Formats: sequence, C-alpha cells, structure tokens
Amino acid sequence: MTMIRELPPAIFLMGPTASGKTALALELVDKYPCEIISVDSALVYKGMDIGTAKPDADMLQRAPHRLIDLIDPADSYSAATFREDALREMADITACGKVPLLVGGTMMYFKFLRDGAAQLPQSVPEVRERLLAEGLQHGWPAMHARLAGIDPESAARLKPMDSQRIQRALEVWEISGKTLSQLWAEQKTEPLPYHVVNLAVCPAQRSVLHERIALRFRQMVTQGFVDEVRSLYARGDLDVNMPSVRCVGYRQVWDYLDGKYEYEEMIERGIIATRQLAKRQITWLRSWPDLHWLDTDDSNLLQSALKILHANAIFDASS
RNA sequence: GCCCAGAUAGCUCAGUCGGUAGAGCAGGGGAUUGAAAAUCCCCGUGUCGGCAGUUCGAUUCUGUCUCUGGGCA
Repeated sequence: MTMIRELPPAIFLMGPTASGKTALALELVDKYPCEIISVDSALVYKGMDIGTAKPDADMLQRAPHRLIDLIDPADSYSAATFREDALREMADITACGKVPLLVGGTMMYFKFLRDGAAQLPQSVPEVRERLLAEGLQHGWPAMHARLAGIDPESAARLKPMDSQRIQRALEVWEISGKTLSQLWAEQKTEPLPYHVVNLAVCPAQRSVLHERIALRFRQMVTQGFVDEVRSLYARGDLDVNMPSVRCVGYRQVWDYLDGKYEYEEMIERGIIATRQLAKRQITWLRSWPDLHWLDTDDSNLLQSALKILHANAIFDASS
C-alpha cells in the first residue's frame, strides 16, 4: 500500500463506443475532484462534432475535456503525440490537487500511455503517399517482400496484406535509416508514474450494445450529421485517405455524398461500421491487465465505480 | 384466371451433367509500437419452399401445391 501511495492517482475509464463512458465521467466530475482528459482519436478534430459524439457546449461547461478540438481534419494526430500531450495534462491536473480522469475508447492511446513509446521517427507525408502509391501499383505482397529484404524480423511478423504496417515499417527505414525491429530493440521501458485504476464500462449483453449503437447513429443523423460531413466534403481539400474522413460514420456518409450508395444503405453501413469498431475495442479490453468491468445497465453505476475507486484509495476520506 | 421466372446460410446469390452444397455481406474470435474510429488474420450443416413420383440414391429430373416477382388478360 505504501508503495502505491507514493504515486499520484489516475483513473482510466475505457469502454467500447456507445457504452456510456461519458455519462459516468460527468457524474464523477460533478461530485469528486477529478478532471477529464479525452482519449479519443476522433475527438481531436475540430468541426467533427455530431458523428464523433463529442460532448456539447453545456457538457463541456460542466466538465471540461482536455485534448479535444486540437487539429484540423486535414491534419493528423498520433498515439505518440497523444502520449506526450496526456502526460503533460496529467501532471497539470495533479499539480492542481485533482485526479486525472482519462476517458475514451482509443485503446492504442491508452496502451501508449501505459507502456511507453519507442524512439521512432514521425511519419513524413510525402514518403507515406509515395509508399501508398507503390503499394497500390505493385500490390502489398510485393511491398511485404521488399520489407523482407530490409527488415526480415518485421516482415515475418506482418501479414502480406497488412498495408498500413508494411508501409510504416518501410517508412521508418526510409526516414531514419534504421529498421523498425532495431528501434524496438532499443526501446526503454517507461512505466507510467501514476497509480492507475483501470475501469471498463460495457453492457453485459452484446445485443444491448448493438441496440444502443443503432439508436445513437440514427440520432446523429437526425441531429444533422449528414450536413456536418457535407460541409467537410465541400471544402475540397479532404479525401478518404485521411484519418479524419476514415472515422466511423464519416466514411460512410462521405461515400453516400459520392453517390456510392443510397441514404438507407448509408445508415445501415454506418451502424455496421460502429458495431465492428466496438468489437475491436472489446478485444483490446479482454486482455487489459487489472481491469475492473462495470455494466452499463447497472442501476447504480456510479456507486459501483466508486466502490472500486475507494478500494484503490482514490477519493476516500484518507486520501 | 393464364403464361414466364424465382424459392439454397441471418441477407444477396452461385452451384450440384443425380452421389446431401459455397461465395460476398452480416455475425463471432484474434492481432494491434507515431493513420488506430485505422489496418490485418481466422471461423460457413443449412428440413437446398411443401408433398408425391422416377431412381440404388433427388437439393438437382418429373408432377403437383404454396409463396414471391414480372407479363398477358
């Protein structure tokens, strides 16, 4: 216990999309001395509000979120940048005598915070675009074969069709002159200097989560989601290769505006893409160490969460 | 009412020159190191619409019935 108490506390509040994370976070902020840091790769975009289920102005007034609205949809963010930003915000909140409450569903961002990051070069847009073009022209198995000649260890780890990781491994070599596996080997472990309590919110039944996802997507459409994407589309400087436009829902509406399918099909595909995202998030959570699961449908969710936090010496009278 | 085309996996369909069947999508499981709401890997038994007939054997051929499209009245 004394070892634990030497580190400042922090809360990770994770869970799949549409599981009710934000609602629980708002309740915690209302009653306890903590402050929210968003852990979400889509909330960082300015002007992408409805489709990302970004908290509205009233909610932000009540519970400020750090690390949202950071960049334009034409730009890109990264897990490593998130780590730096989040560490900075955590230190700031802790200095104010509050507990950092990290809320979101971008599991790789949580992983970067938890496990640290290797010293890898940042991507260079021109190199990335060229490798993408080469991949399209020659096919990814050919690019995978090229990687095998440069960094056999990484090639052995990657599947021949895994375009994104093959591209990244080639990119690291081109930019830095070192292979990805070499740089990984040089990585130092950097444990997070916080006493973290890991919470996950999710409905006990998958079908319940599916219902929530469908309901929420239809609500987004009612609230003007299509118009939101239309204004991004109308800018003319964005395209489907950008991370912003690849966000769940945005991509489907974008394709609808491109005339690829009808309105109803767009909605159905948007819901499907959201379900698939939730499934991948749950896969991450299943192997997350020291995780405390909470049921979205728990009639007293806040109390259940507090019980776990108190048991871990957070927000109790003695802390 | 008549003619034609269909009826096969949750959905859309392919197929079996007669030996009980397989794709895509959906769904499930997994991976995940600067794009991660991304990217990728694995998983397919279902009265082959019902009933009869021919046959060693019918989802496949024949008849009939039901249903769904389309056409003619």
